[in-house]
Amino acid sequence: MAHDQLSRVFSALADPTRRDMVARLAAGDHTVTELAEPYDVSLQAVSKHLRVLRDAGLVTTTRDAQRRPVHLEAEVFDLMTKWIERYRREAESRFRRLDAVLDAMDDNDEEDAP
Amino acid sequence: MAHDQLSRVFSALADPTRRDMVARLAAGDHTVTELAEPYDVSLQAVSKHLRVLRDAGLVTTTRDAQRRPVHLEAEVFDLMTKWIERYRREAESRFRRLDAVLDAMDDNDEEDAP
DNA sequence: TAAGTTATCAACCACTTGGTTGAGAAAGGG
DNA sequence: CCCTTTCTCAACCAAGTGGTTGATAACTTA
Repeated sequence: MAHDQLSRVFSALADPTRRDMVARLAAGDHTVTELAEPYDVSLQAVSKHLRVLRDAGLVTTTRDAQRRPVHLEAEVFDLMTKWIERYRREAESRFRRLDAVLDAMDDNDEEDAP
Repeated sequence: MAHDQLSRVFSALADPTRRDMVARLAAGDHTVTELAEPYDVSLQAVSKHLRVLRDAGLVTTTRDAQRRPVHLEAEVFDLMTKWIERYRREAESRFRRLDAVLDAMDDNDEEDAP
C-alpha cells in the first residue's frame, strides 16, 4: 500500500533518524559513514534508511572512489508543501467565511438591540 | 519508535486514505459514517484511521447524539511546514552561497582572460 | 596482487500496521 | 422498554518496518 511519491515522502520523514539525516544533509553533502557516525545503529541500518530516502526522491547519491556522497534534493519538499498549503488554505478560508457570518450576526444583534 | 508529534503527523499523512479524509475535512466537518462512505473498507477500519489522525492532533471529535462529528485542526500543519521550511531554506541558502562562489570564479576567469 | 575501506545485499527476527469479523456501548425513536 | 443507528473495542491475520549479522562488491593503496 501507498505507492505514490507523496506517501513515500511523508513515510520517509515519519522516522526521527531519517529526519535528522535530512536536517544534517541540508547543511551539506555527507558520505554514508559520516551520516552513520552519530547514531547507535549499524552502518547497514543507515544504508537502509538512505534507501528509503532515495526511493522517496529526497536524496541522490553519486560516487567518489569507495565513498557514495549523499545529496539532499530539496525540491521534493515542494510536493509536501503544495499538498499541505492547499488544504490549510481551504480550511482557513472556511474560517474566514464563518467569521464573516458571525460578524454579520453581531451586526444584526446591534441593529436589533436598541 | 517515533513518539514525537511530528513523527505521528508525518506518519498519519503517509496513508492515502487518511490524506483523502483530511482533504475532505478541509471542506467541512463530517461524521464517521459520512467519511467512510467513499472507501471500500469497513467502518471499523475508518474508525482506526481516525484514531491515528486524532493521536497526531490533526482532528478532534465532538458529540451530536449518536454521531461524532470530526473536525480538522489545521494548525498542526504548521508543525510540518516549519520543519520543512527550515531545512529547505538552509539547503537553498547553500545553493545561493555556491552560486556566489561560482559567480566569483567566473569574474576571476574574466579578469584572467585578456 | 594482497589488504584495507566503504557501502550494499541477503536472511532473519520482533514489532507495527491496516485490514477483517464479532461484540457491545451510547443515544434516540417507536 | 425494545429496536435501530452510530461508533468503538478486542482479537486475529498478512504484510511491512527497523533492526541485526554475515557475505560480498567495488575501489584504493601498500
